[in-house]
Amino acid sequence: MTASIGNIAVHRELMLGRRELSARFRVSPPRTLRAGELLTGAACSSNVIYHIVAGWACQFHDFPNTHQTIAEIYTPGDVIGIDAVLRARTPEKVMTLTSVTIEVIDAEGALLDLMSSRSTALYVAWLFSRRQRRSERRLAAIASLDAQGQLATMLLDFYKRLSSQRLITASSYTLPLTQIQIAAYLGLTVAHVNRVLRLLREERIANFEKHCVTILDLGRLTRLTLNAARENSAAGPDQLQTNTRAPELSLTSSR
Amino acid sequence: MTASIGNIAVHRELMLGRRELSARFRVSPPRTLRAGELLTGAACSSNVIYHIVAGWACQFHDFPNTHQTIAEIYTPGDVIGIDAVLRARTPEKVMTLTSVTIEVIDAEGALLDLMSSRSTALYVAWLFSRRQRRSERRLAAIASLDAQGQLATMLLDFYKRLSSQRLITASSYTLPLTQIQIAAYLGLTVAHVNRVLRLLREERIANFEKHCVTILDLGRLTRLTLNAARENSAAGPDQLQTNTRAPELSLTSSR
DNA sequence: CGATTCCTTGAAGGTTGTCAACGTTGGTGG
DNA sequence: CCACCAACGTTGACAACCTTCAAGGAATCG
Repeated sequence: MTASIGNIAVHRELMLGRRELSARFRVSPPRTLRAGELLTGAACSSNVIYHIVAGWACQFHDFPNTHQTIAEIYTPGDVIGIDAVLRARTPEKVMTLTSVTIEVIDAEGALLDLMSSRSTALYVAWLFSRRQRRSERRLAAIASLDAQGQLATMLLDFYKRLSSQRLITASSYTLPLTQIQIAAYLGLTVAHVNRVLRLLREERIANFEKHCVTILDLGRLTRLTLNAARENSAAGPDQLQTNTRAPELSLTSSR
Repeated sequence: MTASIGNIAVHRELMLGRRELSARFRVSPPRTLRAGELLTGAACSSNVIYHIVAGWACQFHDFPNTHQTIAEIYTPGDVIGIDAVLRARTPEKVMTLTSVTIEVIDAEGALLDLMSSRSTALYVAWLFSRRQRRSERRLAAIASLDAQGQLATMLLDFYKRLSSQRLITASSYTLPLTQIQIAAYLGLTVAHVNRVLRLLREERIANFEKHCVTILDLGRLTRLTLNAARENSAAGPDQLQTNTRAPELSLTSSR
């Protein structure tokens, strides 16, 4: 995803920062973990920053009365734990979903150190920003789509992430989640996830079997998400800016 | 209880960064906007960073087929737009909900500049991190609670945010949202928001009338959220979240 | 005072959760 | 190789929750 950052200077500085951080990660040799291990447990200091070279991991929450919730899913290329030092209360729990190869920065004042270089600091900000964007997209999806739309969004999201890392070329990939985990990620029940997956299969839109996702009809899958085409660019009523008084937010009736 | 930030050095640097950013904001005189104005429109450059001194604002999304969605709600003390430069595609739309007083940093390379100071960079990272934490909490709530729980979470969230800014002392505050906007924020319909609000009122848990929220039973309200007590501890009266708050680092508290 | 916009409420129907049962898979030890 | 076990997947019936649709009341602003 070549970001067309508005500003050339910013873009150059970002590239620089990425290289610097990358170098920091390569100081120590990479580690390997098996599936189902905890990242936080291994090196308990909360100052550790991880970079996933290969494999998947997920961050989860335990709430007293609710079932477990998966807060985020990490794929190769992701950086985990930049904000660990800044999080007051809850050191988030991160678990590997597959066997994983990670690079680690494990210094006492790691983050403070990184912030000393302007380009690295900027790159770290960009990482934060990207993560934030993901959360927002997921929030919008979960709030305004039905189960089918959410599944579609998830399948498409991972497809794009893996593609942008050059990890897949065809329209199928390995998704190392159980249906239980998918349910915990989307806030649905296993039973319903199962139903909707069957629907997507019957409709020849996408298939998920034995941890293998195959996208059968990219167009229709996309149409189920919030990316639905804005091809109707014709001079249609833009719906915004119509009122002179209270321009935006004519929020009549939601969903 | 552990005050928060694990590291003393980090904490000191954060305080410093907060002061530095605060100073940057005070270079230009504050502006005032009326309710219903767009922030992004006013000063169209995407390099603008805002600091809300007084008033509320919200960030919203327009999706082709869906109705509008409110992505985030900003209260006094919040910083808006640090990531604007880093967002490739979509400059988010932000609208004031009340009349608002804001401080502005409007420089060409504003963010690049901020990142040059280690302490400011760290404070910016903390701001990112705090925003991320909010998104995650909201995600967890929206994914695993019913409408009543979501409403409770929202009411409680604003209550805590305003309290931590010393903007309220009693158990009531002004919430400048219409039920339509609440629905857009939570991903529900107006009709249902209305029903659930009535329920909360009838149950003497909380009241929302004419933009005024009154919390009638903090214990039961909390019990509806994900903070549900793990009552197995000692005999304390439920009094959740009493003073365990991390030291606040908001911009306003140093004036 | 009219005209919006917002709030409120009911009835009907769709979507999702709950519960319970059974099928499938993969690993382990005899 | 087989028996067994545990975790995961699959399915149906039913109930709870939420949306949709529709209509009327209340508040606000020119």
